[in-house]
Amino acid sequence: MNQDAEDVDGTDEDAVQQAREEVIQALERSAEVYGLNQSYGRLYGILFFENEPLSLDGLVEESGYAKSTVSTAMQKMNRLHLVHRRSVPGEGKKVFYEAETDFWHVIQKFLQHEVRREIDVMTRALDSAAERLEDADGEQADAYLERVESLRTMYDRSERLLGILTSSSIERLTGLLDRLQRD
Amino acid sequence: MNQDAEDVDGTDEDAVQQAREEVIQALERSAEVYGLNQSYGRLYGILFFENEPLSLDGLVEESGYAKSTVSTAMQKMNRLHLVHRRSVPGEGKKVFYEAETDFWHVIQKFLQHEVRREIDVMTRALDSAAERLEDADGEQADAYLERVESLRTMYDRSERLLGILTSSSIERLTGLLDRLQRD
DNA sequence: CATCATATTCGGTGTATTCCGAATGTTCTG
DNA sequence: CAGAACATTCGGAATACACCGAATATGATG
Repeated sequence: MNQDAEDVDGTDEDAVQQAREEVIQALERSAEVYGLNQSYGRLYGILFFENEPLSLDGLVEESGYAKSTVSTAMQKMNRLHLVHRRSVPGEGKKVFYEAETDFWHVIQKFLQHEVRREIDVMTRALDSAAERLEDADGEQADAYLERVESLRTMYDRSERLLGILTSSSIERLTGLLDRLQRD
Repeated sequence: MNQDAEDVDGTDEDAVQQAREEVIQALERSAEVYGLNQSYGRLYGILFFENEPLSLDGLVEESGYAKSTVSTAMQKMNRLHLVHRRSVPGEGKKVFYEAETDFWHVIQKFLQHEVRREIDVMTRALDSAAERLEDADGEQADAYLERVESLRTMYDRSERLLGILTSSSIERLTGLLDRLQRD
């Protein structure tokens, strides 16, 4: 195929955008695996391929979603630490977003916020339930107490594990786990 | 407070059921944290406090949900390895369920099915995109390729980590991580 | 402090999900 | 193989959610 420079550029441009779209679609699917909306995957993907922070209007333009949709989606992704808000000097109050590319960091934040809270709530419930059951008599009470305590033990372990996971870099962890595997 | 045996029994029974209900409600909340429906938390909780496998009708009776609701919920929880189906000898084809109490096992199964598939799909997309981008020219193509490769690197690391996590018992992992922390 | 640019929130609409009761399958048993 | 005892699937109603466009709030700037 002989094509002049102009034609080649056009073809390449298509291929480049197709490659980008392919990855973005995979990200849409991944988002759903982890219980997030498809649209989050796309918005994240758009940011991922951008080399500078992108404004809300930029995201609206590239995604085709309404501004209100993008605004709320970015708020939620920001809470999940999947994206960061940045202010750009000289651009007034305009907000810019960039993608967090370190997924381990995202997971750590999820662990130390959502999971931590879940563990706290459950732990309080288990303590309270155990107290009631200790005061009560009967085999039912004993049987329930045993279960509650075993769950309590499990949550205690989880809590310790959580502490370790949220305070170690991924390099340290993978290094350690590699050693583990070789044992 | 002087109460005779009858009264004390009644009060204890109340307290015992209240303790159980308290934990079940915490489980309902936990289910929602991890993107599952409240009803799953309750059904799981009912099983958790049962000392023998419980039939579908038993779950219907204890939960108050319709049988169809319980049936589909249990199928889904079974897929997630949160509960197990058991057949009880002499009970014909009746299905019985019991709760899986080892949460690490549940997580491992999730990793080796859902996450593994997610990684595979993404990896294929990244390979295909990289191929297209290598064939193309221009700074856009170069910039995109760099991002695609970095994501690819991240997924490669995740894949190795996944292999380690899905093949180690929680005891081994916590033991190792405890050592890590002391370093 | 008024105006402009921008982000957020609100109310409505269409779509997906949850749950129900009824209908249908499926498997064991006489 | 007929019927009983189940589980599963189906269709529909109520509810929750995503998305939109319009209205409102917030912050920057002259």
